[in-house]
Amino acid sequence: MPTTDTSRPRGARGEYAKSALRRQEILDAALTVFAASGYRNASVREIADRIGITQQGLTYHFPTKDALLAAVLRARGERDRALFEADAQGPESHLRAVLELLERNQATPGLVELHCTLSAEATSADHPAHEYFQERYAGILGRTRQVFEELRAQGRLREGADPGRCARALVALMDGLQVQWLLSGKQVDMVADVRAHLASVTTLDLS
Amino acid sequence: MPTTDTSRPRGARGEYAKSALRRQEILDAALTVFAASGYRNASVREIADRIGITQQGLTYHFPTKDALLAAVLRARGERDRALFEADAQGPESHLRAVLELLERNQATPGLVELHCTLSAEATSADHPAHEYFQERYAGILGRTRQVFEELRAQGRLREGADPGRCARALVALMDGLQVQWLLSGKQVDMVADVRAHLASVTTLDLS
DNA sequence: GTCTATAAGCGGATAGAC
DNA sequence: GTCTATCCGCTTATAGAC
Repeated sequence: MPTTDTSRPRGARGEYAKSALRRQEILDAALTVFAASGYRNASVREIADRIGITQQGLTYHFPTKDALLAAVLRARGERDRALFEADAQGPESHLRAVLELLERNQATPGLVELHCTLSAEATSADHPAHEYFQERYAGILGRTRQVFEELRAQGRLREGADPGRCARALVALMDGLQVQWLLSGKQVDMVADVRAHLASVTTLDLS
Repeated sequence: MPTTDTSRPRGARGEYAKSALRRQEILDAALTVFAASGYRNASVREIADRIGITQQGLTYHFPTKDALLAAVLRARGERDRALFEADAQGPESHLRAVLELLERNQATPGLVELHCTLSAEATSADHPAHEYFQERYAGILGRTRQVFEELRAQGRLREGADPGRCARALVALMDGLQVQWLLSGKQVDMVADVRAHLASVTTLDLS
């Protein structure tokens, strides 16, 4: 569902003035609220209140709650994709980008909470973002696996390490640390822990 | 909140006949529903329907929804504690118990979903189980850290590995793999992945 | 673009009958 | 023990005024 284009307002000549700003305001507020409460527990009204319009006013920009979620996820996806496409020059720079992403996440708790809450929620087959997360994880795991395969080809993977396993472990470690980070009041240094893990699996120096 | 005793029915002479059975039925149903939908999205009605009574009938046994959640979490805690207290004879047997727990989890998706959904949900400070999960994680991380410290004292921890980091990584890996396991339609062998991870951090043979 | 009004439904909790 | 009846609040979504 989050793949559909869900925008509503369209200027007569294709240009939209205040609408684009409003939409961005809404997306920011939605991110915050979805992150704090999850999708199902969040209410459109709460999001609308946050920017000073009514629930029905918001409906003009995003006709349904699902459409709003889809837009939020699409925005996040684009942001993250930009980071990784920029440094696609090899396995080492990819892993550096991962650490960079983690660093950035540590500065934006809202995004981490969003991912944490939604990915767990979307585990249910009937969740509106279920397919989205299935595909997202399959994609990430596939690309990460390839990174470790390239590393192995370069002889930079430690003896006995399996690329597929390494990929799953890296992704799992990041997800799991986020829960600890959130529950501990941000007392965990996720970047340092992941860096240490990568050092135990590869011969790279990712300082 | 989940620490409070929340039982309601009490026989005149301290004995409860059908009540105990009913309560167990309710707890089983609640586990299933909380696991599938999370706490906030789950409805007491749905749980009651599942065993053929009304929401108001259920209320007799557990006066509030919170009380029901508390009872579900308490039951899970007791189950798990029993497993670990049985083999408290040292760090190696503790890690074996961890793998055993994982194996058992792989056979009961409901429990995994419950943990996954609730721990993410309880990340919010206003969640009824927030403190419960904070304390639970602090406890588990502390005990796991001690296991790795004992291992280091025995010279069975690999060079440069830090006990605290190892503890966080092990717990995170398990949590993160559970998400992948659920999203992938149970295609991931969590036990094998965790075993491989432990092999890369310790010199133990945990086959 | 945003509002008011309102439909139609589900949420948990309580009172009291049986 | 379990039910019926009922309250009240909150939810999403639609229709139509401005």
